[in-house]
Amino acid sequence: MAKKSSMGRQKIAIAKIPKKNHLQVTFSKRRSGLFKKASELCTLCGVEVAIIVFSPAGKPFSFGHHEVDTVIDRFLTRRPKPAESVPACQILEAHRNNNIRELNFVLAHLLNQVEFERKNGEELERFRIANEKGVWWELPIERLGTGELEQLKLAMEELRRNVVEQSSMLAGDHRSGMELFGTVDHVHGSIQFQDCEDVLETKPLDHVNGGISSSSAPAFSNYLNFRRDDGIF
Amino acid sequence: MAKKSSMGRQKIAIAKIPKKNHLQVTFSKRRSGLFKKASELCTLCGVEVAIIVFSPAGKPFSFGHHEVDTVIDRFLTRRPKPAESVPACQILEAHRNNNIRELNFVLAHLLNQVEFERKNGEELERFRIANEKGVWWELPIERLGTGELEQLKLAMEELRRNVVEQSSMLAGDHRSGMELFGTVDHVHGSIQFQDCEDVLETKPLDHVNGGISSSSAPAFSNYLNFRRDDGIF
DNA sequence: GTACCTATATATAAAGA
DNA sequence: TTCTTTATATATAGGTA
Repeated sequence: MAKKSSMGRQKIAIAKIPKKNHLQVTFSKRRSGLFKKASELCTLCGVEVAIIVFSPAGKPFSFGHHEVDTVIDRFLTRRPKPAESVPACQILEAHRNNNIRELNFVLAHLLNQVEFERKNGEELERFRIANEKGVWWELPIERLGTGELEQLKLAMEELRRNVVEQSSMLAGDHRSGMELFGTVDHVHGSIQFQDCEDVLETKPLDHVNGGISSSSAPAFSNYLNFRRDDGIF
Repeated sequence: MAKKSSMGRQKIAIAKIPKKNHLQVTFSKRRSGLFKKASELCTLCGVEVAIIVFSPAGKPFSFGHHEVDTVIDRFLTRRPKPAESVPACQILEAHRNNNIRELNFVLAHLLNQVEFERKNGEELERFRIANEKGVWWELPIERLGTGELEQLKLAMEELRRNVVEQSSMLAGDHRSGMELFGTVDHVHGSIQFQDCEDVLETKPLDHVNGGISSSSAPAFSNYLNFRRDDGIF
């Protein structure tokens, strides 16, 4: 009898694939599969999904969905050519720039931090209660009340002001990317969270991943005290 | 002949499911399916994946993977009971707290922002070149050089200092959750990015998602100028 | 890296508990 | 919500180009 033309899909154990080229192929296939599933979830259920995946080689791949009612979409409505440039739900893969890679690195760790806070919640509730009288930093960020959140808000405003103001003093060849958070009232020294109309009227949101400065990226990572000993990050 | 005991899996169009209860069931199934796929990708390829999904009701669900060589893992090695509390790769679903929900909301938009920067890169490169002589904020954040990243670093340090210092002045019933970024040198007024040893020795990382203050969450969201008109967010 | 192929492993729609 | 069950749609391993 004739030999089968294909072995068909073989069952594999869920463990790290040893052969490197095989692993790379599997990564590509499953990454696209994951993003397709995410896309379907977005469409079927009308929900927001954000994903970051780092390839075995360290390249970041991301997936995101723009809801109609987001800040970004409000920006998009002001773009010169909004229609064709940003479809509602799309798969996004890019890995051109080391600074973006650094941003993803930071964000992935922020995500992990939030998730870590969550995971240990129930298990450690008893521990927390036992230390109810302990120092303030033993309590989770969730315990922050309105006043505390006000403080955090002020800190975020200051972050934004610093970045925008300091950036604007540099040579005219960069942008801060922070406009989403509002505009700065330099006269009164406070942040005005308005609709960013004045800013947007004079500039398009259009921008790219043009220049690459790979040397500065690792340094930025080190600023945040992240270790990068292996090749993953 | 006997009627089939099941219709089996039916093909459905990838479009928003109209029946609400049906949508809810599909969401739960596909969310867990998505997280399972992500988990397998983590294990098979040894890569880092982070996912945030908002349910139709607005509850956040997250998935994350802790690499051995992360900041978080460095913290974990100092925890009183590190072994059983944080397995290497796990699926995490929690939606207990509105502040965490707000954090996820912010993070999801940060992710979208980064992804947006990417998506339009190539298409808009021509536009950017045409406006090469334009104002600085027309250029993408990737164009920031080492000096600019230094400024951003300083701003992030200031953010951390503000949060930690202001939080420490409040009643002893909250924590900032910012310890990951280092410790504060109150005497010299600058941030020391050390290994956080002194801080960690006096407190465990254990913490929970205990208290819920739902009223403060929407306010925090408004601070960031995000609209929340519908029930999704 | 991506695109195709085939056979098979897996995910999941529908319905009921 | 969360679990079954069943039948079927879909994803994907192992090839090849």
